[in-house]
Amino acid sequence: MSCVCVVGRESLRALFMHRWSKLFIPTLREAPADAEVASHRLLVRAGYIRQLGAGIYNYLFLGQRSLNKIIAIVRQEMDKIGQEFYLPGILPKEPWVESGRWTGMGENMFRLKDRKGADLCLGMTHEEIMTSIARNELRSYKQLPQIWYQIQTKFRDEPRPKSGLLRVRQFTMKDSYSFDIDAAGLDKSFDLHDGVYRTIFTRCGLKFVVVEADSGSMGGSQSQEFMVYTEAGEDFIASCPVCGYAANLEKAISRLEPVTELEPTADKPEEIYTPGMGAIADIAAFLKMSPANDIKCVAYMALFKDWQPVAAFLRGDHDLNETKLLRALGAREVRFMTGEELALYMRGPAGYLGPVGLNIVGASKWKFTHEELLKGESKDVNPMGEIIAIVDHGLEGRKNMVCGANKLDYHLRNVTPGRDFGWTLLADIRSVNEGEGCPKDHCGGKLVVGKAVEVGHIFKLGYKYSESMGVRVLDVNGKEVTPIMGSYGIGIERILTAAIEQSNDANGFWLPTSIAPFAVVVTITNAADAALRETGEMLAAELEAAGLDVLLDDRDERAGVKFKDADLIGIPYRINVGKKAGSGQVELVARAKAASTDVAMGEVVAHVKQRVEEEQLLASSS
RNA sequence: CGGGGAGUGGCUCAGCCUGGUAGAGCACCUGGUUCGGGACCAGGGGGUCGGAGGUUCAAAUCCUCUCUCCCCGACCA
Repeated sequence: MSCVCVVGRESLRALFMHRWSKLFIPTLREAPADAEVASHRLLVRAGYIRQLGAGIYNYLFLGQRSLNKIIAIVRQEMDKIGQEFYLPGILPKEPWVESGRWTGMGENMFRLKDRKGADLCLGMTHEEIMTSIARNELRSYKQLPQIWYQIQTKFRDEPRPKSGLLRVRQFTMKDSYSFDIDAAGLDKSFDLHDGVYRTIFTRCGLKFVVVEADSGSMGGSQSQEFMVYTEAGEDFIASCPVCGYAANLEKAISRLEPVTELEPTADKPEEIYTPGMGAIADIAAFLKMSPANDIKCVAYMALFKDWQPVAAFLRGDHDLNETKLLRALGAREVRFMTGEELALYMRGPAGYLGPVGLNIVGASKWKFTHEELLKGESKDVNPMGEIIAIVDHGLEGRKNMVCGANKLDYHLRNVTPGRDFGWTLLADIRSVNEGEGCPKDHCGGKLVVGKAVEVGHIFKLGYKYSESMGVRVLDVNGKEVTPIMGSYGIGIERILTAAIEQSNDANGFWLPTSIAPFAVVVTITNAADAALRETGEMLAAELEAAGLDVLLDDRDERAGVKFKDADLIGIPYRINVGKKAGSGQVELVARAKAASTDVAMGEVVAHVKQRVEEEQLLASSS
């Protein structure tokens, strides 16, 4: 019944074989009670990982094997555009002080002291270190461009680790850094990464989208995230099904429908008595108007060098986006005003806040102060109790609106922005909503919003680090110039997690062959049957010889147990060696489709190889 | 850091309110019967009940403090 000749059999026997009976693959019938997201439950059940602490995980045999495959793909693709380094995970304080991030990183950085009392930290990213290498070594434009990358462990003391491997305190990251002589060079390095990232995620079998993202607090001119849609994600993506526009909600914009303005009752603001109607829904119902006719006011304190009062104004039916607010202000941090601060700066209680009559910082004064604040030179923007008023674009050109009167139980109507109140800053500070118009000209599509997890991020850093840390090279004219930088990251574990999130069911998950710990599991349905075992061994050896990673399930378990385990642990193909083996047939099961086909034993290797090839073809064409 | 929940054999949980010799299912070991979708029978091993202190004749159970983990929020280069 064997199809292999004696000589072939002996040489196949010499091959190393992964026999399940000898391996440590601790599958669980039940998931730990504290695992909520699918990937977390399944990674634990499948024996890939075990939790050691909050956001700290042990990777066991299968988990590490899969991560190694992901790393191999990342390395293979990155080597096409960059050079692999390996920087330390434990870092001295000095470079961080130079860049200003020793304090800037705050609590998120793990810090420790050595025996001499010197400050050290665990690396959470490596801009500073790569930049210090550049500063010490790069001298001429002839050495540029450079792309340096590494695949390395990162440490971040997250305020709240969560969702299994999705947000952890120690993880593996591929981070790369580019150094170019000018912006055009940076564009090229950025595009190279964009291309390579697409290839990497495609090879890993991810259904990803590329979105515009917030470019960070400084100098970033362009920033892209690579996202995988999943309910377990922490980011929201707005996208247009018509033209393909896609952006992180922290960045997304939309086209607003015109609003029907209220009829004025006078040519100036007029107080109305609105007892107990602090909520916008109440006042809209009371005046029989749309919330879009209301001006929402959110009062913040923003941290520059000191805390400064900020009042943000936007349409009553819009939500404020704090990331956008932070960016528009150039502030380090924002928080809501306390009751006392409301009384001091707004002179009104929450629910009845409005822009009319506030002591607002003038736009010209702000511009000057803004620069100063960024440098940390100015201490006080409002000696007179002035407030920074930031108005959303959605209020531009609007008329006869309703807003709080800064007085308990009173609102104002006939309020027209520009006529009845001014502002310090006009900016985009709202989150777009599903159903709003696509911002692209002539598109006309309606935006949809979905949850996603970020697997990669590329962005143009500009001169932030090269400038602050003093990287200088000579250009063609012998003049000292500062190289421009880019920085690019991929979360290795997140690739695995995202792949599981996108392909799982009640019984387990399935990975693409490219990142699965094994391509195929050969299940000997009855290990007590010597003939079956022999057939399974030989078949597994043939598959292995054909270049496939094979797991041979030779355990002395009932068939049902083996099938359940095989379905659980993410291996894309299974070959059942069982009842039909006597007539030269085995079953080939594709986990993704849960579909089984009978194949002649002599053809099964070719079949599996063909399936794997089709899978890769499919991935690269999508 | 604010709010909520949970810590009892490896896993899932019961017991706690009303103090009185620590339990079940799964997993594990031995023997037997089974053998294509998480088998069955019999026997067996394994738990300072997160930790410390207190109340009591007696604490998994009541009280105080503390540690850890999970969820929501804040936060998230």
